[in-house]
Amino acid sequence: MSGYELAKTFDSSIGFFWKADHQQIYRELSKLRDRGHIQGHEVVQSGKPNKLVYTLTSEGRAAFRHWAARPSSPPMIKDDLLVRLCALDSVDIEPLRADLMARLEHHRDRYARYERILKKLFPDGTATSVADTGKLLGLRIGLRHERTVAEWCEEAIETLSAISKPASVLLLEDSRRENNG
Amino acid sequence: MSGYELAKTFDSSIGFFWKADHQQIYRELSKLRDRGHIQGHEVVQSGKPNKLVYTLTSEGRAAFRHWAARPSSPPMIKDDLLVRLCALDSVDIEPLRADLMARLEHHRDRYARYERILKKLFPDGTATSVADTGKLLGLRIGLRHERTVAEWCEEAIETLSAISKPASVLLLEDSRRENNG
DNA sequence: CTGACTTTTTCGCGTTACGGTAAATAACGG
DNA sequence: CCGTTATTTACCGTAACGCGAAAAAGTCAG
Repeated sequence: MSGYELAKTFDSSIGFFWKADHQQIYRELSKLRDRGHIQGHEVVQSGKPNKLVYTLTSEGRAAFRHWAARPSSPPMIKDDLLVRLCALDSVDIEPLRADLMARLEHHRDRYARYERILKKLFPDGTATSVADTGKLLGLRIGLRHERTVAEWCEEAIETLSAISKPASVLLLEDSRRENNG
Repeated sequence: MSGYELAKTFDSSIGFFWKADHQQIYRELSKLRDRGHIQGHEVVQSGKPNKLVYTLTSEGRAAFRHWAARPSSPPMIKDDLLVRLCALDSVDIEPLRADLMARLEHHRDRYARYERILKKLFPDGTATSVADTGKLLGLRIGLRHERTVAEWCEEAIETLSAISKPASVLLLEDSRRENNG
């Protein structure tokens, strides 16, 4: 692909777990070219300026295999939310609750998107090729993750709601429960 | 706290979702001091060199509240593993499988640690103060996350095992299943 | 032909967050 | 004096990225 094409298709492919604007992509392409991992070929176009289509070299493919074979450690989850929870008593609850509700929506949305992709690519839930197996596994952890975090968001929102209610409301609810139960 | 104390206690507190060595901590402390968010007071010690204990200023506390009230977006999960799964057919399976097994152990370990902390801090599973509520919620998402990822690791390892087995083994297992079932 | 717009690529500046190595203090014990 | 611990600082570098712009090449409407 050319840098321009990569920049356009990035968000809808690996964009789920990696962001890069066009400049970053061009920068990385230059680096890879300098290291001999990819090679650029100018492709003439009619009606548009020519483009520089990059292809993997054999060295590049080998380097990738080598990179992929090296042990990795799980990434840190650097989430502002966790910091705010650590210091919950020094924080305004309402904006935090709003944030959690936005996140809940976000994770539900992502879950739905992954489910749609899953049903489209793997209608019967199984992969046939090796490449598909990898994508299926990626989808599965995505689905699991979004579901988990969404569930936690619901729990957290409920918990925070209880905090932000004044004691009088809690008393009211208590007496109601007594009357009804 | 002083920078030295922070560096010592960092790993066992926020260290679960943030890493920082002593230099990084000193650097950040300097920045915060320059911005007036914290103030350093020299504390004389006997038997040791004096230390610079930093305390939050009222501006610092206000800045934190302000920061904590601003909407945040969920962090990206930049995980090498996902890249390798995306290109599973260009990757050696065995080291990947080994990596997954290491991860499985890591996440099980973390799960156990969180569980131990939970039982120690919240024996009955409920928090009394607002500060505790935040920590409990943090523990809960940690537990959920580790369990989810560990389960996924098991699934992925099994899936990859099926791939790396030659077809003859699969045939053998098929015929065994037929004879036994 | 000019001006606006798309496609494709590049440049130059800055920042944040880090890692590495070491050194400067200060106090202690032997 | 030397080695060790505690405490802080200095200096060097890097990877990854954002910002804002602009160059170059082509299209099309007015």
